Amino acid sequence: MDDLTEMLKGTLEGCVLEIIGSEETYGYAITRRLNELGFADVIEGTVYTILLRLERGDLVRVTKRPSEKGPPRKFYALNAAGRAELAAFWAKWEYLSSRIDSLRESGK
Amino acid sequence: MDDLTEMLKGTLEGCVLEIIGSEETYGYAITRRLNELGFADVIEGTVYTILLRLERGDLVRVTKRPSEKGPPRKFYALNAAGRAELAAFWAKWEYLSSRIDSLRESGK
DNA sequence: CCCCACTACTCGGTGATACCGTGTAGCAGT
DNA sequence: ACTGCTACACGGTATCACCGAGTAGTGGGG
Repeated sequence: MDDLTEMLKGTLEGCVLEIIGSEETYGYAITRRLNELGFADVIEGTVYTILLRLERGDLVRVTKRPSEKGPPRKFYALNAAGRAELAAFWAKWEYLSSRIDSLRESGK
Repeated sequence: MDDLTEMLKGTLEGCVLEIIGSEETYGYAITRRLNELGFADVIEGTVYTILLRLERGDLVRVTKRPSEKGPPRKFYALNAAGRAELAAFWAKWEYLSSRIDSLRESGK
């Protein structure tokens, strides 16, 4: 699949929120998870910028823990504001995708 | 529905392509059509920048025609490259929405 | 023992996109 | 003459995903 970057704007952050919401995890693992989910071209730098944004926006709780396989990891979990943001993301996504599907129907 | 602008990046241009593809039309009417389709906050300036971009990218055929109700209108129709771009847009959209739906499923 | 690979995070800068505000203009009705 | 609707163009802004380079910790092969 060719370049999805423009289409990912606004949705990739929501995907990261969803992953964090389902399990406390860290940046490197989130990137690998996105890759295996089909977001093949998403790179670590992108995920880390999103995580820093979430942290600055006070949507996550961060816990630093040592790793057996390298430098220490920063584990992320959603707080109340993060869960609200995640719910808002899914509401927007449902709205947008229904609008787009109806546009496609009306067009033919 | 609150702000969709980030999520519209990459998709709004595709919506405009779809509208042009189904009927030769002009900027002001495209904006009204988007509004009634549920893209309520999309403003004329946004649509015109997209149309100029399509024109510069050689994806459309442009015909200027006088109007009974105001200044002359620029009518847009897809050319071969535009139709290819539209098909590519739908392919990307299907890919992305299927990935996101599967992410949501796997999360719960 | 040293280099390499993998893991793990940070940061400055880039390009693309939707949006905002303003300006220009034609036409119709009061 | 004034207001409102139609119709388009343009400079500037914010946000986002991405890129590139840098910093580190761990373990294995030559």
